[in-house]
Amino acid sequence: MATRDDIVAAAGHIMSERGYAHATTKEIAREAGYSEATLYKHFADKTEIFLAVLSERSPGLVPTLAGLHEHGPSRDVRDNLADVAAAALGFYAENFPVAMSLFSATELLAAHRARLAEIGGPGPRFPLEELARYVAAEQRRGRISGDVAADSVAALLLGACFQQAFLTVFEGGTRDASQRRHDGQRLADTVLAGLTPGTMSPGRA
Amino acid sequence: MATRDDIVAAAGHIMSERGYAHATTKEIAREAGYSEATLYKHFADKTEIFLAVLSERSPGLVPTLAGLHEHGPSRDVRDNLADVAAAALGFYAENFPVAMSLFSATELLAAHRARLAEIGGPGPRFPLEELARYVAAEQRRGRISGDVAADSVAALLLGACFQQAFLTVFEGGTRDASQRRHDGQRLADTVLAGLTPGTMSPGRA
DNA sequence: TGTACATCAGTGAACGCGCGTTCACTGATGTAC
DNA sequence: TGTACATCAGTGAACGCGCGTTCACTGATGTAC
Repeated sequence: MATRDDIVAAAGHIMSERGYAHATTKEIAREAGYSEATLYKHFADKTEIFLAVLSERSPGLVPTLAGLHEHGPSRDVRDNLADVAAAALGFYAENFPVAMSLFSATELLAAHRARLAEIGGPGPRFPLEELARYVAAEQRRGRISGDVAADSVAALLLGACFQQAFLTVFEGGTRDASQRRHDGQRLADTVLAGLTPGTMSPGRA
Repeated sequence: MATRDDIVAAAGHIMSERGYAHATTKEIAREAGYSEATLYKHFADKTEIFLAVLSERSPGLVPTLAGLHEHGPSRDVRDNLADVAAAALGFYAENFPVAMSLFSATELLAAHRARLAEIGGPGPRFPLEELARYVAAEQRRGRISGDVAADSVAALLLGACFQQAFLTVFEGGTRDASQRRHDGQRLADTVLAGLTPGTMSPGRA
């Protein structure tokens, strides 16, 4: 059923490039190379197309996060965090316009939440939870101070990537993979550095 | 010219509550209590209404950030960062749906960028820059380690607030002021704590 | 104070357009005997 | 192998509707003499 995939790809492309408001049935059909009527052979209505775009996007952070648990212990913490940050910068920037289409109308948000609840699937908290799990594991290994809340560390690092991606899209710029790697490294270093002067974490040391 | 303000308030309210797609001229006029034609006595077109909503929102973080430079030195760094984080959590959550309407159509983003460039006004980087300025000042005062990039610290803290606000809106929840204060405190503490075990920041101490 | 006119905020009704959706259809491919 | 029928992906043209916008207008208030 390549037609269905063509439609989803076309819709995703238009939403990314020109925004949800331009992703009309006419434009989607035209970009996919079919008639508008064909859309309705494969989807009940336009919202279904949008939900398909949302759930059939690139695998995103999932492989990177999985790799963290698998190969993380044999690599530097610093490198691991920088990898995640770089991947998150790419993933968030790529998906920002489509994801934000959720806020175009409350029904879309509600429909997407209902779909997530129904079929499971990783929601926007998934990367945060997985990264927090990795940080906690490193705390148990003694490679990260135990004085700190693992979920907050994840929230800081991924939150910074999220906002950074927003700014990139907002300003109409682009960042290539090596720039993202560099940006991710800076954020990872700062989150690892600690800020109070002299000896840190009074609980240990 | 209270009518104009009524229109902007009505449009902002609808966009926040039901999304940009529901903010039609008919609905805005109805909520404001005027005829549709009245909208066009005060605005050239619908985009102008949207731009007015965007630029005439609540003062946001500006007072909090100003207070940071003014009263920051006489208060704990920890308290200052927690204050900023709490304010940012509130501000971002309040404005998320309206701000994300920018991505509904590329023209809206372009129009908003043009307006920002034309009249100045604080863009989305403003809080990041101001917080980074404060962090750098504390580094000069010796209350924050100088080993760390001030702009990264700001990016981590405000980025976490930004993403946290997104999650709140996405999940349809709400957080009151005391919850936000608590959440902000946790993030501030983590950003201040440092993560490597034992003695940190090898450059000093 | 009264009269004539100008100004101005706001309106009801209509406009053309493009939206999402449905209809009756075509033509190619598969299946039965 | 040939014939008759069923299936199915895809279509052109039309639909009703609600959008953003404009029009000619009304009625209250201000100003001049």
